[in-house]
Amino acid sequence: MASTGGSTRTDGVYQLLRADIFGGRLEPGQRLKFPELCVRYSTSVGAAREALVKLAAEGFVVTRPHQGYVVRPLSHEDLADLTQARVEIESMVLRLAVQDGDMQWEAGAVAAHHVLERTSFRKREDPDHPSDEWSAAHAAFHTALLSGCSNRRLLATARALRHEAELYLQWSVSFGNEPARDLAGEHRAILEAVVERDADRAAELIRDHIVHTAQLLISCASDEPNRVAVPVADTGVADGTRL
Amino acid sequence: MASTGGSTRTDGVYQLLRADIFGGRLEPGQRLKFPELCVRYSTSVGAAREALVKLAAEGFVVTRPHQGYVVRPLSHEDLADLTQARVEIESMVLRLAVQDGDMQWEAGAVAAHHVLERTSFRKREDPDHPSDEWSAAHAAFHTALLSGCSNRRLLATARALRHEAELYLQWSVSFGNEPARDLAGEHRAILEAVVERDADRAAELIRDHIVHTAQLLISCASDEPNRVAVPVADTGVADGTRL
DNA sequence: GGTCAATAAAGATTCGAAAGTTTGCCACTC
DNA sequence: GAGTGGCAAACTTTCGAATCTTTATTGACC
Repeated sequence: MASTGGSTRTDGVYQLLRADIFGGRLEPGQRLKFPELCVRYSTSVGAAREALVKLAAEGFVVTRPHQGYVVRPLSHEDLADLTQARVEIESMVLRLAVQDGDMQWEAGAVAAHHVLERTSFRKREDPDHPSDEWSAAHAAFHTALLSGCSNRRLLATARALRHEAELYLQWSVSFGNEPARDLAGEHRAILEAVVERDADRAAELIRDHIVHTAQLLISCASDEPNRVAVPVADTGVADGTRL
Repeated sequence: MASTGGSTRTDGVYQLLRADIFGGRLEPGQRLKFPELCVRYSTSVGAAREALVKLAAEGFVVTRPHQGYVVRPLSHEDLADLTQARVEIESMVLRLAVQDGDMQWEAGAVAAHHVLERTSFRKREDPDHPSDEWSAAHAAFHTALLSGCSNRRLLATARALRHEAELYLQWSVSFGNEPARDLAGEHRAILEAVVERDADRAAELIRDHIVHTAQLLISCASDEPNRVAVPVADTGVADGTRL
């Protein structure tokens, strides 16, 4: 029984699968075979299939007809594209949020930042990766920032891109080994600009924030040569140089 | 047997369903019941289901658990959001295309424009709507313009938004009854700017082009009060004021 | 040894009937 | 007459065996 999840079985499997991908329990490039999936999530082929179709449409897995599904492979090239897209779109959405957002939104951002500031960055048992709690708090903060934007299309687009970027964060080794970086300071500065309703500054700060993070990932990526290049069609999005 | 389509049955149904939605044979707001779908596309529940899951993820149909699938309802509010998103993102992508695109791309744009210019706008039997050929040529022209952008993420985003906008075009009554508008001229101007590699002007022209089209749709939309408001969750994207 | 074809195994896709959920209807009570 | 509860029909969701495609293996032939 897919214990977690929504009100249909398919939804439950979708949630679990997604969580396993984002939690790093399924590696990029890994093949997802139906017999295994059925055992792992105690479900039927049909449900697993629907979950995968949805994940494929969202870009988290890729597929070719009659060749099954694969966790989306990561690549330098894709990270570069993704980063540029986020720089442009997230800064635009944040700008709109600062313009449109009401006090409720502002309060939400302050609250999310409060939590983030007090959540410890490093995993206790594995100090190379950020802790799950920190990742969640970080995502929540950024989501809260963007959510002031009243254009649902742009908001949805920005969120989708951000989600995909979280995959790269999850799989980066030694994220945060860069001692020079003041992550907390960057977050605080963004929040300040937001509260002061300075749209231009907020947009500028988040651009830098995104670019910095991406550069960090790229710079330390060569440590781990286990990501495989899997050329794939369908979404037409991945094409694998190595991470 | 799903005669048209890809190499799997699901894909075939997906293509047909999508074509029926974009071809106006399925109305926005219309419920899609499995028994009917199975007859219409001579297929099984499973295949229809997967096709709908994919369409739902792309935003062309909406769903709530245990309440089936519905062709995405159109609304003024959504059109406004969509237009703003397209103005910002398509202009950005076109700018990048002008910067990055090679001569092959340029040639493709010229070719697509050549076809568009020579395709008649009005349907013979129903002069209120643009002809299918013109719609196809129009979409092809815009696709060709954007395709010079080397960032696959941004390109995919822009295309997805453009696709959704085509639904609104399909369902607008009297599109093109506005006599004042020189659609062909706008297209020609855009192409000129592209060929001259004037990124700023191209971006500006396409912004105007998108806004003009949207205004036209809004201004003549009240003619047809058959679009129903169906509040829906899942994609969180539609919420229906009327078109 | 290397190439190719036939065969076997593994896995993806498809189907339609069984189970579960929602919705509309009707009788009954207040 | 309005509101409530239960029943039946319609529809959605789920399942797993049957079918079909791809991939790996084996053996014959050049």
